[in-house]
Amino acid sequence: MSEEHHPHSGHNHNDCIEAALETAEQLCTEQGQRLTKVRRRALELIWESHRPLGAYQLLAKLAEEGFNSAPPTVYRALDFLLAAGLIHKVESMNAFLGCAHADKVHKGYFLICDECHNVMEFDYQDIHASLIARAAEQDFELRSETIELTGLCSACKAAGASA
Amino acid sequence: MSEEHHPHSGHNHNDCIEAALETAEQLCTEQGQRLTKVRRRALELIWESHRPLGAYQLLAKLAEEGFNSAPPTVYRALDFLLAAGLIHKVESMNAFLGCAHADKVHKGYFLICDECHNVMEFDYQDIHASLIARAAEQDFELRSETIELTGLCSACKAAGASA
DNA sequence: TTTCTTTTGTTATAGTATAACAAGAATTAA
DNA sequence: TTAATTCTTGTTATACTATAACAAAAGAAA
Ligand SMILES: [Zn+2]
Ligand SMILES: [Zn+2]
Ligand SMILES: [Zn+2]
Ligand SMILES: [Zn+2]
Repeated sequence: MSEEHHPHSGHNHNDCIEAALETAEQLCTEQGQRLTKVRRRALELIWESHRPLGAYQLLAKLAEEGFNSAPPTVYRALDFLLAAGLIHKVESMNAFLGCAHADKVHKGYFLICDECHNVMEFDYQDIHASLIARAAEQDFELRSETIELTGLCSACKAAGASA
Repeated sequence: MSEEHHPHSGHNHNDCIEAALETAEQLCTEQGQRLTKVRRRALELIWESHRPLGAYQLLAKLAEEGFNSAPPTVYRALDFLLAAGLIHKVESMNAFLGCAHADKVHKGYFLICDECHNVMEFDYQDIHASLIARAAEQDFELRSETIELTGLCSACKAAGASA
């Protein structure tokens, strides 16, 4: 599948999807959560794009496959997947992205390309630590972090330079 | 750059508003931009709340005062104020906040209280530098940063503890 | 089986944002 | 000053994002 331009170009994305789904099954089993058909398929569809997927884009894909096509269906699935840590929401895009590290507790930090709209998740403990420390200086107890950086990815920079 | 937006700092907020409006006038004049009636009043209304204001909340306030009450009116004003750096958008709240440092080029980093919904802007050069460096490691050219941290503010932590 | 809980179906509505084109106001050029 | 230009606002319509509320069905537990 996917020959399209994406940040981890060169890898076999099917492996990503398979691994993610397997992790999801495991985590849900461990936590006594049910990865139902629609939840599982939603996760799979989100993973099939490296780009974050909007709720209604996802809804359309699910509808094509015969799932119920009312908004609550997809938002419920998304809520479940978010709560389980299997996906992240990119706030600045109102879109959702599979998480490749669902088995580790972490915050989603993102690099978003303005040009190709691909999103890369990154995880830097030093920045996380700095943020906690800075918040603590204000006597602020940190709970969640939305870290979304936009700009030009490597590939788009190269493409722009040669254009 | 950190106390101005704080809900419980006991300052005279009218001074904030006045200062912000004066800065806005100056910046617009310098840059040959027009701070029209509706733009100016929108900025003032945003400043009159410590909490970020939603577009439609703002629209309602403007409508009360006889301004045109169709959505484009408020979104145009917001677009102008954003472009001029006079306000920030808090992505995770779909809401807008006056910037107390519009005269300095900077990114808006926010501490958002889950309890009282007040927002504090903070600015830490070291975190900014780290983010640029980390992005550069991925050959990613950083353009914008959305940094929104949620949790419990000092006052709400205290209130919760004593409750 | 019966009961309880979780999940899904369904309809309606709330909330956020932009497109497209017309009209008006301000600036500039002639 | 008038005409041309540019910027701003008015107006209508629509697209996009998300949730409320209640009914029905499915799954787990008793
Ligand atoms: Zn992740
Ligand atoms: Zn790119
Ligand atoms: Zn600011
Ligand atoms: Zn608070």
